[in-house]
Amino acid sequence: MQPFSDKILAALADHTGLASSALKLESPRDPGLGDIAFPCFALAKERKLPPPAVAAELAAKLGTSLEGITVSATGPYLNFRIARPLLAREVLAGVERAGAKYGGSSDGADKTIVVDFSSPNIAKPMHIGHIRSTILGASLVRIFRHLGYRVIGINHIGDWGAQFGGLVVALRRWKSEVDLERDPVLGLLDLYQRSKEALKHDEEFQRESVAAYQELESGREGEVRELWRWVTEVSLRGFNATYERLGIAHEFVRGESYYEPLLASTLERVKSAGVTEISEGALVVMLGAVDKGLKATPCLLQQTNGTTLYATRDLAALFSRWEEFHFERCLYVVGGEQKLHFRQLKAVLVRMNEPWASRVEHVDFGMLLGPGRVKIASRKRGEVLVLDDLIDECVEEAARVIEAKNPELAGKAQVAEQVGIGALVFNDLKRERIKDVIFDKREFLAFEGDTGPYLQYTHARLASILRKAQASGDAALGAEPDFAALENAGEILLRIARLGDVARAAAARAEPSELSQYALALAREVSTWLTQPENRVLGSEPRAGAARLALVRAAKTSLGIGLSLLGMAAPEEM
RNA sequence: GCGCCCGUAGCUCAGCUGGAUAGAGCAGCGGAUUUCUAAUCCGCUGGUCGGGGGUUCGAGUCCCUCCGGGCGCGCCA
Repeated sequence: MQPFSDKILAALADHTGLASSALKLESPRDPGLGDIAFPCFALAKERKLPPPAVAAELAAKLGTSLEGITVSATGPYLNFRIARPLLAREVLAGVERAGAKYGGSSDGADKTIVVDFSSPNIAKPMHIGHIRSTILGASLVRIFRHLGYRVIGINHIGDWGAQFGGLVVALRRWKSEVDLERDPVLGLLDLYQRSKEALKHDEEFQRESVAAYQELESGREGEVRELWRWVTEVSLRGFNATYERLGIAHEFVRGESYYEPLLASTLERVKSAGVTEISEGALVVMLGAVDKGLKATPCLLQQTNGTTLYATRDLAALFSRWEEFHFERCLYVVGGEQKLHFRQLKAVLVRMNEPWASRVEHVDFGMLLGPGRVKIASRKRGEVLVLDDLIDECVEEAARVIEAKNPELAGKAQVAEQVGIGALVFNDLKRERIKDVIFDKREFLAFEGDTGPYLQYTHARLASILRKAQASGDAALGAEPDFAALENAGEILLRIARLGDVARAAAARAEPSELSQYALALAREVSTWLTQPENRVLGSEPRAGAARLALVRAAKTSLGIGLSLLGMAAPEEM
């Protein structure tokens, strides 16, 4: 797209006398009108002429000066149509050249993006409440990496807090009563829930729990520290198994405990910036001066009893991350419920005159709700929807579908894994992240229409054509492509040409759904094209076949990249 | 009460940071199969873009206001 729009902008600038940066191109509503459009409204106003007249005049002036691009005036619009052979040659060569890097860039050279995502709590299995942050974050990591950024994914696990006192006591008392061998995380969940119950009624349990947490906080080695470490390790092992299935890896796992030693210096840093005050016995930063909406909600850094708070830890993490990475952007993939918290954090940075305050972003997302818009997290024990179970269910459904549709398929188990997970992942990424998601198994398990499996299926069909061409030694393989055969593939070519722009937009807005929608549109266009008998690739006239084969290859590459950026597998067969 | 978010077809959503007749998927109905994989494709049915003002040559998109739903609001994370 770029080379064509640049050429057009240059020509327009030439004929209007305006800077090309002042001119805006867009895509026509109806693709039949052209590939690129220039609305003449602004120019017409300036010249005090009717827009259609300006368009007609420009069309006449430009005439045939743009090689391979025809210009026409339709009402107030100037429409440009790129000759299909030229479009095909340029676009397909571009994909060929870049391969898996197609649509990427070097935008991010020497720039670091920190992505804080997933962040489950230890001693509990990951449940579906963690799915959104995990999947969104993982996709963002891939998108930024594709654009050449150095990306640091951080898993800010919840591994600290008073609740661990209770867990330690529960371990002491009831360790033998639960099965910590077979599935330690589920065993720990059981103990964790028993400890919460005991904390309500059992006074001795309470005392012991407080003592255990104090012991943990003291940093001394010993039984408590040992147990905490074991819990952390076991939990992480469980998380990692899930991450591995989803193809996710963090650069760093740094829980709250990691920042524990930095709390004192963090408080010092904020205090010495002169922005703190004591309010109702607590140490706070007033924020009304930098953000009117925060007049009534100061940021609390230290409780009356001297202990620190959530915001203190996140500030410690932010300072540490800034010193270590000097990030271009630091993204927090955290639910929208915490908007106030992140707004406060940024406001504190602004009050401290930290010049990098604007680089900190809360990448918020809508809630995952149960049927009837009930909060999932509020579900009672026994109803916890463990993420692994949900993944299993999706994979099993995928296996059933494969059994029904393609029982001869080699490597069925692996494909079922890819497709089941693909459905799950795509369901979370297909709409704007801010939208709430209603948990509905029919949605997760749907494999038709606008779904992950649809994208994967289209990819597999393209792969199949390439495979068959190779296997049969089709005459198209060695032929010189005749791009005139791609006259009716304009939409696909234009779509392929836009991948880079879409990836950029997705990164800028931290919005993977841009790519989801792109992939859906591409798959739909490709499927339609493939269905038409006149576009048959194999066994057709060799030069036409060669052109179509090149299109199939480029479409497969582009769709494959789209899937990969979303964090989905692109099966060759399914 | 204050702050923020959402409201487009029966359902779930797109609508390219104001532009040419508002688009998909699901559901419903009707078609296409000696298939380069029917997990597909084609057609039909379905919309006062929550209501009302305003800005503009032009508003689903920007501003104001009202309505409906949600999230959050000092010693939890």
